[in-house]
Amino acid sequence: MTEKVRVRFAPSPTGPLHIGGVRTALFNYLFARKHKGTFVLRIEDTDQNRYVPGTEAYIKEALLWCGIPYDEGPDTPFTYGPYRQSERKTIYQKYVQILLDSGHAYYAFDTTETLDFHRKDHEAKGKTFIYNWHNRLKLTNSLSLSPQQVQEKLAAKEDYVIRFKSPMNTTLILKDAIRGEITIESALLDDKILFKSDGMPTYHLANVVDDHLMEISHVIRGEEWLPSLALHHLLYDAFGWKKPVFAHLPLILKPTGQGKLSKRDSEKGGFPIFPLTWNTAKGYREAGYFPEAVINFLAFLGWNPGTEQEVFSLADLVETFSLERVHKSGARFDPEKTKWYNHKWLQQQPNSTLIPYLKEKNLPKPLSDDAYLEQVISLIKERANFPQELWGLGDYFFHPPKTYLEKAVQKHWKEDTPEIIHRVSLQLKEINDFSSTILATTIKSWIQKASLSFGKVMPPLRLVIVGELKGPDLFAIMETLGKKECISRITTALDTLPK
RNA sequence: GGCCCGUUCGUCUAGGGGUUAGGACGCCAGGUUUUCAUCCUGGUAACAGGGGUUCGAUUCCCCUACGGGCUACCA
Repeated sequence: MTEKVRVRFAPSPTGPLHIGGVRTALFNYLFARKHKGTFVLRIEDTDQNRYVPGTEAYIKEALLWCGIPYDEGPDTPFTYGPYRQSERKTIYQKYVQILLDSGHAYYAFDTTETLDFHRKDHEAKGKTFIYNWHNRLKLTNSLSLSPQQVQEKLAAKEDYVIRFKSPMNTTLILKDAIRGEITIESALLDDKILFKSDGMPTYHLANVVDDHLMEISHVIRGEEWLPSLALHHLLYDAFGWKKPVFAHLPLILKPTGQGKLSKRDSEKGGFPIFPLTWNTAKGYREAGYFPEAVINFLAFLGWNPGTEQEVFSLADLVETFSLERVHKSGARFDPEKTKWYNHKWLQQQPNSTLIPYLKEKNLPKPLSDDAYLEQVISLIKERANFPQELWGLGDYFFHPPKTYLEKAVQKHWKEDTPEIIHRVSLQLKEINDFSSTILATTIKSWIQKASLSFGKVMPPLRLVIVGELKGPDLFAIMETLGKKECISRITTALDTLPK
């Protein structure tokens, strides 16, 4: 690859970016970085009706959070701009005129009502209405009308669109980096609208013109665009431009496999679909996912390194990624595996970065010390999938048990237990170095000397310290809590629990 | 309906003319932790079907079935 790599991510601001879009952005980003190329963000806002305010900012913030920022785009000082299609209207007008002049495009005056009628009529007969060579002379356009009639209509400011004149009899052989060659008969193609009556180009024209002008070398986009590839090829040919390499990414499917992943699935399945929260839809960020985890599981939807490594940092991905290893078939989204990825990435976080998740509980002074919080986190971290779980996993480090788990009390708090626990507390009072190793050896040897079983001592001891039968090694908990707190908890329990 | 793309364990996938078809998630069992979780070990489970080509097809070709995408003055 001697040519400079330039790729683009081109979302339309019609709603928040969902993870399918993030994956497309990610693959573009990886490809750009891998080949020391440029990653462009282009906003495709040619549909004024569907424009949703705030989504452009959302897209930028989402890419930033994911760690895949763009090199060029709105608000960057590069020379291929503007990067919003709504700001490039005159450019498209110029290029559609070229097509008009060369006979590759024509004016069409058919009303929406007329076309709807034809479509419905064909459907009723079990046929499909296609606007192309076989009927275009029977419709109202600059091919069927005389030049004078056309001029009159234009002068009268009648609504018109500009359509591409698709060839009648060509076999097109399209190339896709992932799928190989795709063969299509041009006779089946629609005369797609290039320019709408509102003066805006459609996706097809704007996309091809911009990709050319912005010197995009590789078009990496979702599989839903594959049917448009023929048109785009024809457009490049009509302009006499060199085509970029096309790569169509497999779709991300619903967990059931029935169709494209949608917002509805996220609501039903209780998993996020947006990177960041949007209105009532909780984002991955807010749900406690790490961007590294999101990137990691997204990369593995439709791509695989061919090795058995599954945990990849962004840098690993950049190094390993290749278009050749992208799959052809769609991948179902598996919410369970995303949790596993997050668990893996949570373990990689330094304890210090997890402190805020405990600090937000407004802890009193000695308990809110960073050193203490880090100590607690180091004990409970491995049990969590999400940082929000940390509190529930270790709340007993911050306050004595408020209640004792009923079932555990019944099972382990026997008639002779208060006496035993009392004797344990006497042992504890004698220990000066309250470290888990000393605690363990002291208590264990005492249990043996007293001819007691571990089962008689350890579960009830855990119960009075923690409140239930959970948590890491009890001696480690006790060391962290400290001598005074442990003895205090035992005293309280002895007062509270059945004597 | 038409056109296009696809099809390996339940899911994500590796592999590729001769393999005990490998890994991960999930699930199940055992071990560790005298707890719960983690972790470790093991187990469960797949080449959609039918024709070719071939000494030999899961792998190559064709057909069928199934799945998906597109079929807007949306992207």
